[in-house]
Amino acid sequence: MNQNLKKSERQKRIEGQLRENPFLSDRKLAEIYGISIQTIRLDRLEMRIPEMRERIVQVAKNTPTLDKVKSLKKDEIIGELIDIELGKNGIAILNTTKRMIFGRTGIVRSHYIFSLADSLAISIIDAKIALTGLARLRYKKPVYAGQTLIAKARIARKKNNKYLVSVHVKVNQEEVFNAKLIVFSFEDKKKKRGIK
Amino acid sequence: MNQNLKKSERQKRIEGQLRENPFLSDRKLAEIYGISIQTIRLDRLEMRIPEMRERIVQVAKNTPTLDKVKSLKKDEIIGELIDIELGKNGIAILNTTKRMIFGRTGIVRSHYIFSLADSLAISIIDAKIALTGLARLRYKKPVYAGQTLIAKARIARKKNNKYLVSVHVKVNQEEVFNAKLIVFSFEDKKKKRGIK
DNA sequence: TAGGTACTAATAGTAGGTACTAGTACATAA
DNA sequence: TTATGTACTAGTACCTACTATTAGTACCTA
Repeated sequence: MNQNLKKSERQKRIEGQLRENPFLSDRKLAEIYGISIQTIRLDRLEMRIPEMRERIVQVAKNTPTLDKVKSLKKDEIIGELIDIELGKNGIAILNTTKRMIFGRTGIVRSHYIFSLADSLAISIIDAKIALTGLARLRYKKPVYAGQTLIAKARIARKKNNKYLVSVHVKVNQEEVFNAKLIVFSFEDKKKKRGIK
Repeated sequence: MNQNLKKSERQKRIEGQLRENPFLSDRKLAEIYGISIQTIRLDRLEMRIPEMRERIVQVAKNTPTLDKVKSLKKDEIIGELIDIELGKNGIAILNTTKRMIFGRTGIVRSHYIFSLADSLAISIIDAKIALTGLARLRYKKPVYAGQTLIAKARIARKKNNKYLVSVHVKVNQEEVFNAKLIVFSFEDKKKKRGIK
């Protein structure tokens, strides 16, 4: 199938193939390239690629369980609530990571910061359901991956089921973001579909 | 360590233990329970639990590769860009899922909608780097998991490196969200750290 | 005492290797 | 021409973690 390749070329292909599909045994690779199993093994030896079983173990080991994925996602997007006084105020922390950045800039994407602020704002509303209706966001300084965001939210005004929540996000005492949000609360009785 | 257990009790524990840690071999289990390897094998046979290597393969196989995770995340949070005219306008689609909702309400969390809008707004800026500075968001109707969001963004005004982008998000022709964003572009030369 | 359950022991065979030795074909340098 | 090196093949001994099977013991119960 792939015979008559140069050694270097073959090794490149094997490496790529195993990266894509770590389940290929030496025997199958030998069949694919029309060479002996021994040659495949020498190739792996040269490239320091471990045996199939070891490769599979490695894949399995850095498999996050579903639970882990979920909690990670939650943490990543929403941050960690560290203090709440329902109906008054709350504090949340988000450790930013490389996964949240733009291409090569190192700057955290704006919606992660909003997610933190919005989630916190909703968390401090003392009602079964709270929905954001209006928001005014101000990004004051870029945030770089690795920096820890501290968000503080406060209910500034309340009128019936309408809350004005202000959120300030800081990195090392310095404000990088603030927002004013109008949030509406519902008690889950009428199942209103419209907000306005 | 765990000797003198009843068979049924032991089997329950083994089952749980292997669910938690599929990497345990029969020999290790035998050591843990102070019984013979053969007994462990009979236990597995009874419970139809496959051998260690097979268990590891199963874990590895439903491991999403990093690429898959990334694209999933991208799709989930940012949506799919379906049309762009750089410097002018763009359209993106996001299929909402149960993962994006509040507790039991079925209503999509607001930051997913903002993420779609914000990402799209930044995508249509014709510059290496674009950062959101200010945003005004209006959530007009709640979005329910399963609904498909269609976002349209347009550059309304431009002054130097400052863009005013308006985004409208619709579900079935009906507007559920709109936003006005002030986005700043940078050409990656000066590496400005402040936006304002 | 026979039968069943729970457990142990041992053997043959398997996949997918490691580690090692030996040998061939071919090219290149002294 | 000979020597050396490379690329490759072949084969053995050994390993782990099993499967499948047979055989046997201890103990309880009807």
